[in-house]
Amino acid sequence: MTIYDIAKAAGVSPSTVSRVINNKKGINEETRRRVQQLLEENNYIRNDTARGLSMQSTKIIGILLEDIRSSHHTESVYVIEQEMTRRGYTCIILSTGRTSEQKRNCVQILEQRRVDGAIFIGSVFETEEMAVLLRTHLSNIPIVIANGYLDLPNVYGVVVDEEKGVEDCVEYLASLGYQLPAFVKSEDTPSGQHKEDGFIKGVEKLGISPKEAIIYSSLCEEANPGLILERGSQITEQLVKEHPEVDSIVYLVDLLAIGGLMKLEELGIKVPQQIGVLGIDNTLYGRICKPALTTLNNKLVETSKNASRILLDALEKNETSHKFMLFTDIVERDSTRKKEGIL
Amino acid sequence: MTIYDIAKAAGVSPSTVSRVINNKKGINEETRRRVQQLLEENNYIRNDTARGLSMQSTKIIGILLEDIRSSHHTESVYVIEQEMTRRGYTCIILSTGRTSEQKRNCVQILEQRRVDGAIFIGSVFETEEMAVLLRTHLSNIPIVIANGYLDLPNVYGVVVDEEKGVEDCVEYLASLGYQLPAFVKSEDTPSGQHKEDGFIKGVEKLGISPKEAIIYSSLCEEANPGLILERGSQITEQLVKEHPEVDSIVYLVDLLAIGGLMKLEELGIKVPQQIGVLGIDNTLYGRICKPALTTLNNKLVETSKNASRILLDALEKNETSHKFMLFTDIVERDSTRKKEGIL
DNA sequence: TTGTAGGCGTTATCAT
DNA sequence: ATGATAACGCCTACAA
Repeated sequence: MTIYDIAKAAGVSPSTVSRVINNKKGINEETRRRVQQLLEENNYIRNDTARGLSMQSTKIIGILLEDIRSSHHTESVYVIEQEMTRRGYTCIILSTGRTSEQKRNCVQILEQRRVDGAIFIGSVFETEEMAVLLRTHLSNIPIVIANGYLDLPNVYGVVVDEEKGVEDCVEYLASLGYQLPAFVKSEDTPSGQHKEDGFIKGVEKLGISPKEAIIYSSLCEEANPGLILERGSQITEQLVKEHPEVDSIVYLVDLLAIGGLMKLEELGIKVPQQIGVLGIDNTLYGRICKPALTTLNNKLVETSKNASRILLDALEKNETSHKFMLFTDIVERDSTRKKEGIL
Repeated sequence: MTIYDIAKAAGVSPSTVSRVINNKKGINEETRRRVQQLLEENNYIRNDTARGLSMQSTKIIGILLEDIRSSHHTESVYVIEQEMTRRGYTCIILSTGRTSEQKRNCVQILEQRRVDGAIFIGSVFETEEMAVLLRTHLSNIPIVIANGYLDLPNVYGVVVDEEKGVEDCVEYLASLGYQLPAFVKSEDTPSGQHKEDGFIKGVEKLGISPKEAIIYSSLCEEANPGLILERGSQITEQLVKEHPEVDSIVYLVDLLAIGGLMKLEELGIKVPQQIGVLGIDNTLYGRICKPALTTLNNKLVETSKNASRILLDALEKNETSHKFMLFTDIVERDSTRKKEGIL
């Protein structure tokens, strides 16, 4: 069922049908009604592929992220998809995976599909390598990075001040009497680096020099949630064995922290009395575990909401700033609260 | 950069370029090499929109589910997307929302995009209304329902025997000495109904008649995880108040159960000693909460894996059965274990 | 107000 | 082995 078929049935030309479909003005009410009727009777469905080809605009936008299973990313994808769909765009969501090659492949898919715009979720896209890739391969469509920024004319960024956020965390811990915090990081990403920097700034205020700062790295082959949990346990065991003097731990993400909580309980170490524990990302996991996890809310969902709004503005040629910044909160729960005494 | 541009530069016709791109045989090695070279030099990217129009096949598949934030669905989407992408298809993932109207809209998007096939995740798509919709609107492409089935020529289904699964749960509880289980359900879905049926079958074996069975319903406006958690708490409070004699509760999904756990702790009711708690879906949440949640693994990820395999077979015209069934396991954790005595 | 014709970038058929 | 041409379904000047 094409506009040709409808045109024939209605005794008009295809262009007239097209006009009716797209609510153009300057059409006889009578013919419009007749065509409308035929369209419904035959339940005509327009062909977005043909339309995209003709209009040089697919109304598709690409969403790239390393792994949709990361719980903080899932909700981001959700809000973006909802907003875009509401505005008549269709989303292609791709879990790229870790390697640059995988990311390049996904970018190529976006190119082939001729997406009108894209959102990249995660600071992992804030790299020089990605900048080069974008300059050569996606320089003609608007792109928004959620939690990252690249200085290119067609790229927009919403960043979160995570460095300050983690610095605040350390300060918060200190205010509760925790004097010797450790930091557990994971894969090297710009976001992770900012957090580590914040941690170092924080402990410096406690009189701990950067080189004395206790920082462990828990690498994880895959963004599989169950795996991250286990890695959190493992690294925590190692940490408390090698540094029994540590009185608090800040983990790069909630799940690592929760893995830590489990190990600490297993070892008979009381949280928050003996060790305070703090996660990052404010995922639901942190509400569920016991003790409930104090966590840094780095506003990832809000970041994504903004990203979609910015992309829509750019697509519709509205003026927009290229860079936005959001700030974090600490969500206080039971895994830190030394002052309160008994849990 | 189109095949015309390349053709001109290479001094050949567009068809020749097309042939090179698609690795057709019967081309002079010399020209192939020359064209290949030009393609790379100009980093030509093929236009899948044009290709789709010409080939009458978009290589796009649609994935519909009510809400991607449901954690058991997230992983399903992930595995499907990975498999499809690997096979050269691109996925459009749509969180439809609850209402039929929303679902119809999403189906329309799939139609407009001329997807080659679709996967519907969730038993909510196993309804008469959906069958009618599919017969009229998507009768010409293969569709697979994950955790559901409709008897239409182009529809395939992978179902899980959840009725038997929940029946097993009750039997399992009984084997631990729990004699009076309650069931907490939620929105009415086919899957929910099967589970309820299983529960009733189960308690009948304990000498409880269907009308005596204690069943509560916890409605939730939205599939928002945080909200589900709260609803679990609320309904549990009501349940234990009205039925203090209940010694175990089976919840429709893990998060409801965990909300229940929280409330029970608040009320000073010991799990598993006073009340045994059992979830469904085997999500990561159940590993994290305390006590860790015993849960029915209903194989949703495996179901989705199968769904994508079946869809690929159907797309490539391989013979496939229309209906598959998987069976559940019980994942035993600390929220039931009366026998062991002390936790 | 409506129709004609060309173009969007491919693929496929039929010649050559 | 290669080229010309039509077709895919739609949109949009431009013409009438």
